[in-house]
Amino acid sequence: MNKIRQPKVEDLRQFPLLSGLEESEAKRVLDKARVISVDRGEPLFHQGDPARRIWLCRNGQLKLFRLSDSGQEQIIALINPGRSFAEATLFMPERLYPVHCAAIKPSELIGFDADDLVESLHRNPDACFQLLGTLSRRMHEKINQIESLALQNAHLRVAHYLLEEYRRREQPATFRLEASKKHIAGLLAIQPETLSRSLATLQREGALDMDARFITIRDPGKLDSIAHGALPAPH
Amino acid sequence: MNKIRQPKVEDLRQFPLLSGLEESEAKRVLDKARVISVDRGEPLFHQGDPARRIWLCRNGQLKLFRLSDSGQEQIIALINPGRSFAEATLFMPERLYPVHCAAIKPSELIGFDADDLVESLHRNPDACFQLLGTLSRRMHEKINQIESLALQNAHLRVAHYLLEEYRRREQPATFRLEASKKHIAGLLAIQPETLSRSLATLQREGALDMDARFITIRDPGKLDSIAHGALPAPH
DNA sequence: GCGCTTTATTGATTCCGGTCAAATAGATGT
DNA sequence: ACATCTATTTGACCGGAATCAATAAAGCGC
Repeated sequence: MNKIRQPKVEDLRQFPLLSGLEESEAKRVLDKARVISVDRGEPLFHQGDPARRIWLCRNGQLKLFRLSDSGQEQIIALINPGRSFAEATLFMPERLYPVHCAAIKPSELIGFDADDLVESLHRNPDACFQLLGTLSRRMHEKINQIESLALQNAHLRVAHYLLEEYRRREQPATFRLEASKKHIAGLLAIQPETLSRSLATLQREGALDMDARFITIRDPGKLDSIAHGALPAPH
Repeated sequence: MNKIRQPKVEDLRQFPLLSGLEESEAKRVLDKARVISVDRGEPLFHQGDPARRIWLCRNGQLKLFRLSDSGQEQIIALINPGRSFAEATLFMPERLYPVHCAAIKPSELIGFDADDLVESLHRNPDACFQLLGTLSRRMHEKINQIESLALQNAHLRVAHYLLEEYRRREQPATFRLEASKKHIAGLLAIQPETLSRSLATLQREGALDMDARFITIRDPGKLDSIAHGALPAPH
């Protein structure tokens, strides 16, 4: 964690939760907010740390993750620019971060003061509803993640993940994976070796092409049917 | 889904989210609320159904779950008396239930009208904060569930689950499992056979005793160390 | 652009936990 | 209490994915 600066008003406007604030309110919140830079690989906070700040990623990329006793890492979410995180800690009885956070790429964040935000929320019912919406959406994502971990095997999870990325971008065919394969494996709760083998199989099946971090979906229908259990005959 | 009746004001007071409402507000919400009974095994709603009601379990027991393409069921949460559910749907762009719900035992619920609740929330910032707290707590639970699925093997999950139940009750030693072993297996994302074997091992190790649905923790320390990876030597 | 660290791929092997099967014990409803 | 249906336990077996190992390919910092 490096340089520390003052964020500007423009930065706030990116933050959906606070984009509707009045001028005076915005000024107050910004006053206690700070811009913070984190080097690649460096932690922003650890699980169990007091959650004094709520974060907005301005650029770079971070991961939220848990660690097992044996050092295995499970990625809970990848954070890309424009994404805020840790809002849920505002309302926990003990305000502690429930996960670790570290930068995957050199990153720049805005850290809002937690008490400050709660005050603003008290004065802005609309912002409360915004936040309720955000948390609800995240909850839904988590349920999907649980289903995926519990009900789908490694190949299905990979196929599902690719389909979702494909659809999310709207501009089909070719796209770049949002992170290294190692991190994507961590997100899908599989080993990098398994991801590698899965992608090789999908390629062999003609569902997609791959060039380093670039994926080209050749046959979305086939990918979809694989994602729903039409597992190609094991060699 | 059977008989339909009017809930009484007392019922509302159990519901943390609305327990602070003014008399007039409470009356309005109750007016559109209904008591609904569900027989054992019967569904209350299906995944994808329009979420017109938010529920409070008054008695009985229900499960929230997802189904895989092959019919496997993953339990997302067990619902016991006093627990409300489906609040998060209020703030989703599409108000649809994200999971299935069915009664495990004959159950009685109060169904609150969704639009009605949103109105109440608009008028009661305190209730908003209540709800933000509830959703935050659930989010935390989901993160724990993800970690458990991704980072722990079957035996660790079982040991962890038992420890949590043991601690949650505060009154140590002996307690009754909150559901059938089949359902607990569904919650832990393992097969009933595996749960059976895990429990047998824990018994053999002297960590606990078991009599049908009653568990007696004999050695919490041992259970804890097993939950953290001190896997007993496989026979 | 170069050297070095990190990431990705592929093969061989192991083992956890799922599946199938069968027997027993419990529950439920009438 | 009876008959039936469901839940639980135990054994045998199999397969998917982790692990270990070795090599190749990128990506990064200077």
